[in-house]
Amino acid sequence: MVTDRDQVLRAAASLLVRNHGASMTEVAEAAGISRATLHRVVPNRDALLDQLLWLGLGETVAALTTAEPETGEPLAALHRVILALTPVAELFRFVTTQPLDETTPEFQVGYHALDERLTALFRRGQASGAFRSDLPATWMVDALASLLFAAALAARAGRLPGNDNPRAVIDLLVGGVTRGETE
Amino acid sequence: MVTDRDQVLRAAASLLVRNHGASMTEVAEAAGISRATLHRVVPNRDALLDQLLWLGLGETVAALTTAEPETGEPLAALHRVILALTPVAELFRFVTTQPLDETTPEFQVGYHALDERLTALFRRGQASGAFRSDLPATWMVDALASLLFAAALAARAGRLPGNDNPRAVIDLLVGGVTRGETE
DNA sequence: CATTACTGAGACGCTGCTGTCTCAACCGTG
DNA sequence: CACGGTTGAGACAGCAGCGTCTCAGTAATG
Repeated sequence: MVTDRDQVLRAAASLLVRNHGASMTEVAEAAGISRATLHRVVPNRDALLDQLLWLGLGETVAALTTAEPETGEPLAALHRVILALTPVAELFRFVTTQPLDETTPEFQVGYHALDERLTALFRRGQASGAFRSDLPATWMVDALASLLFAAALAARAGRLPGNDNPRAVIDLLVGGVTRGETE
Repeated sequence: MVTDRDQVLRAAASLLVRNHGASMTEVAEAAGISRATLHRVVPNRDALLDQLLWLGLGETVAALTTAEPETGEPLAALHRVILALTPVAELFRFVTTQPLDETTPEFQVGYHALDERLTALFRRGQASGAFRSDLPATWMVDALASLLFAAALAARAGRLPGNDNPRAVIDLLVGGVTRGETE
């Protein structure tokens, strides 16, 4: 039996995004291994966090890329993006909640590129008239990220059926970004 | 010069909601006092967390009460609620992110009452037809809490002008909860 | 069967944080 | 001025968590 490194990292990310102060013992438990084995997977906590950042960035970028945010109608693209990012919501959140000034310049480059692709999607929608222009595109990105994570937590807590996860985010966000407020 | 206990607690909450693992030294720094003085304000970390929970719950409930969610049109009530909760978004978030099973039964009673009042507002809106019924009211509460905090973070980071804070949440959430999705 | 690889348990030394405490400095008041 | 209250700095002991390491047990393979 060989430890599934990928599964360990994912379990670690899932725990740490909700409880950043979890001890290595708690991380190991969440991953179903002993602390000694966790230390065989990663040399220390710093290395673990670093690897999680790159895993999170890689996975999020890959998911976003499959959604092709740069092509087609902005609204349809947003749908695809939400669908694609939903399974990686926790990893995405992990990436967006690490203090950037504690990361390497390379990571920051990757992070900003990701952020820019999402922002560009909302800007494209604004330019085309499909999305409202009275709210900053950057705020829409924040809202997207926030709602994705909230949906992940709600699903984890059983407050949203798992199948409704993307639906919930799509319905709320799309309604919010496509409409002017009704008074 | 006497330490402003209330200000210390607020600064502590603000830091701890973003970095739950911050040390007592970091909390003291955020509050502008020494660690020794922090220990004069609260006997230990557990007591600090406990007091923050009650401060957060108290402030959130008070803010919500001024908004009168139970009266008037649901949409107007939601506006008032967002306006009222915006200044206490961090405290509200602190309350909603503490593991409930680590709190006292009294606190849980207060927390559930708060949650129920918000849920009831969305349910009232659904019953009246003002809000969509295809998403759970509990999810709308989650989304509200999430967006309030996201807006607070964005404002803190300078990504939203402070004055636009409630606007951003109102616009997004109201659009999301009042509309069926456009396809 | 023997061998190899992997794992968990636990011991160990070190470090950072915690709570406790003392003391000097400072401020406000009578 | 003297006094009382408050504060920050820093020392100290204790502890949890960390990283390191050993060893026995287990599983897989030839």
